[in-house]
Amino acid sequence: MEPVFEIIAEPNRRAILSLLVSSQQSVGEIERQLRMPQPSVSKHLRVLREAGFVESTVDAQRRLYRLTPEPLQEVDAWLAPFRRFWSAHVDALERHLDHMAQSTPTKKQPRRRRRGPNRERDKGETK
Amino acid sequence: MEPVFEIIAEPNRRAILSLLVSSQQSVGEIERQLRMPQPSVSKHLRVLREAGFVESTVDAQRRLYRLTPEPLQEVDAWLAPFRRFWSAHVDALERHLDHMAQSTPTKKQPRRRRRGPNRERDKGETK
DNA sequence: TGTATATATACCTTGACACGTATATGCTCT
DNA sequence: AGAGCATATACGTGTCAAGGTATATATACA
Repeated sequence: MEPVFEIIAEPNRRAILSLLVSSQQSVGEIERQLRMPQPSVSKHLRVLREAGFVESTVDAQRRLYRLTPEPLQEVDAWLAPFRRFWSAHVDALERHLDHMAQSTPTKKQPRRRRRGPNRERDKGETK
Repeated sequence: MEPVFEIIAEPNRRAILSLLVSSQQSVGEIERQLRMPQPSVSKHLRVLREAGFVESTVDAQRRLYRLTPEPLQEVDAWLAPFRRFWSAHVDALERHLDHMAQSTPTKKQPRRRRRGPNRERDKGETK
């Protein structure tokens, strides 16, 4: 189950990671804060550890787990192209809104469509 | 299967999203570029559409799919605290390396541990 | 109208994984 | 050594989703 994205698909694991972002925690602390059975915590931690999301150190009977940057940075890297996309998208939206504002404010505004009457978006789906 | 993270856990879906970041594509184009059976493409697109990752418009027999920003922005938002974490982490690492460099270069350097001899990290696991 | 093209959906099967429960391992302290 | 705490692992179970194959729907074009 290696791949990074599948690992953070699990809500409990994301919760654990979010917990660790503030500081390292023992298994018991995680168990209590997330109100999750101990074997479950241990198992998720194992997955996270083997995938490099966390490291552990031994403190007597406890194990302290803490974050490791790499895997989440990988996710961040994957996201980069999309960030560029949606910043461009916001710009376009802003221009659009500006345009709306200066034509007929507070009215539904039929807004002529591209290429011929009633095509494209008009019969669009998106669900 | 709603949740955003589970949706991008699927490699083929990530591939589709990455394809769409450059421009909108028809199902057939995606099918060919990713060399993936058509029903598979359609099914993944359906999931992506219902989760708001993409929109579609009808162009005769084709459907053109294009990206929508929101859901991936949500992922990006979740990542934010971790970004803060690992930038701090890099700083610490840099300081550490600086320190190493000016003490005993090219030697293993026992590096006194916190709290008593041979504890903590010395018996550490991380696998 | 019929045929080809483009896309969506239905159905089935299989595998993975999250969960619970029980138990093992390891450490501490008396 | 024994009891108790902290954590890990083993095993059985149910669920769910991805893939494959077949088929339905819709549009273009002759």
